[in-house]
Amino acid sequence: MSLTTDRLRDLIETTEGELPPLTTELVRDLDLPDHLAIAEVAALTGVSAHTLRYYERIGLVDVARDASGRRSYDRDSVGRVVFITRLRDSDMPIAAIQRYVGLVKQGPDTEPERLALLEAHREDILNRLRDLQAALAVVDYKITTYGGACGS
Amino acid sequence: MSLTTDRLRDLIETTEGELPPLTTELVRDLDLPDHLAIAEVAALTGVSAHTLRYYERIGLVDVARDASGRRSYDRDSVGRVVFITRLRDSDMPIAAIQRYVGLVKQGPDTEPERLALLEAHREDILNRLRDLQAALAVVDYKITTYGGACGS
DNA sequence: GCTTGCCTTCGAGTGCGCTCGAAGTCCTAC
DNA sequence: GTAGGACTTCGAGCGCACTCGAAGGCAAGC
Repeated sequence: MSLTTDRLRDLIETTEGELPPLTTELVRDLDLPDHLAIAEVAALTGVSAHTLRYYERIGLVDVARDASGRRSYDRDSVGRVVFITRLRDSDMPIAAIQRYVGLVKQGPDTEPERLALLEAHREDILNRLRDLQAALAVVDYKITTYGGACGS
Repeated sequence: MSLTTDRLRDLIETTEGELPPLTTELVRDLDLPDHLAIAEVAALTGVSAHTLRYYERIGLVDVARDASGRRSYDRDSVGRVVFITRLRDSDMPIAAIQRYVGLVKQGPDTEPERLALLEAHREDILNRLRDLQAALAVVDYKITTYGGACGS
């Protein structure tokens, strides 16, 4: 694990300031060790160990254990964590992610429903983007016309 | 008030589906009555009466009372509410808005500080936009390549 | 052998932003 | 004059997503 941790540290440090955020695909491309300890996943993804345990507890990720009972994240689990992180970053509620993961567990018959969930969430994201852009316009206006009175 | 409410209802209904979100400036242009009751402000802004009282309680807006002790929102108060709504829509924490409002109350000397606050928030918004776009890319990828396995 | 430190489980606590309910007041319509 | 409904204040409650703390296990280094 020490070796692994060192390699991971290198990996993270050399990629520091990585502008493209981590994606499931990117994770596949990094030549990560087969199995990561929880602290390594935390370092890699920026999700705290506490939160990783929480995600497992509520059924968002399944994580294997090693001989001594410790969590051992394989590539799929890490990919799942990264995916969940993107969904959370876009404010998808935990409950919706649970629903999605539940559908995945039920097998391929649920694909249409999953797709519908994703498409609904896509709409949410687009709405959020619009809200944010409106807010940005207001803030920019405030900044440039500073000194104006109304509503300030 | 009944007249006022009716006019407001017209105003809101005829503008239904208004794509440009309400701004402080827009509020100034609508020929609103001088004073609005809380329910009218709620209808106009989409902020619940409960929340409007809460905003007043924590010091985000000052609202005058009429002869019988009821809230009477003038144009400035409405503008303030709209401004706060934009800030909240962009996830500015209540505490930061309180700080901002506090600076406004302290007078014009605090303008540089206010500006700094707004500029910091502007950065936050830009970061959020980036996060959302990254998430959108991931969700779009999922939607288009549906059937792919990893991390789903 | 003992310390160090990361790990385990479990349940409880936290912070944020509302959201609600109770009890009472006031105006309008009938 | 009385019923209805919107308003008032106040404090408490809620939902979400973590976040933490306690109590203990296990492996490596001195």
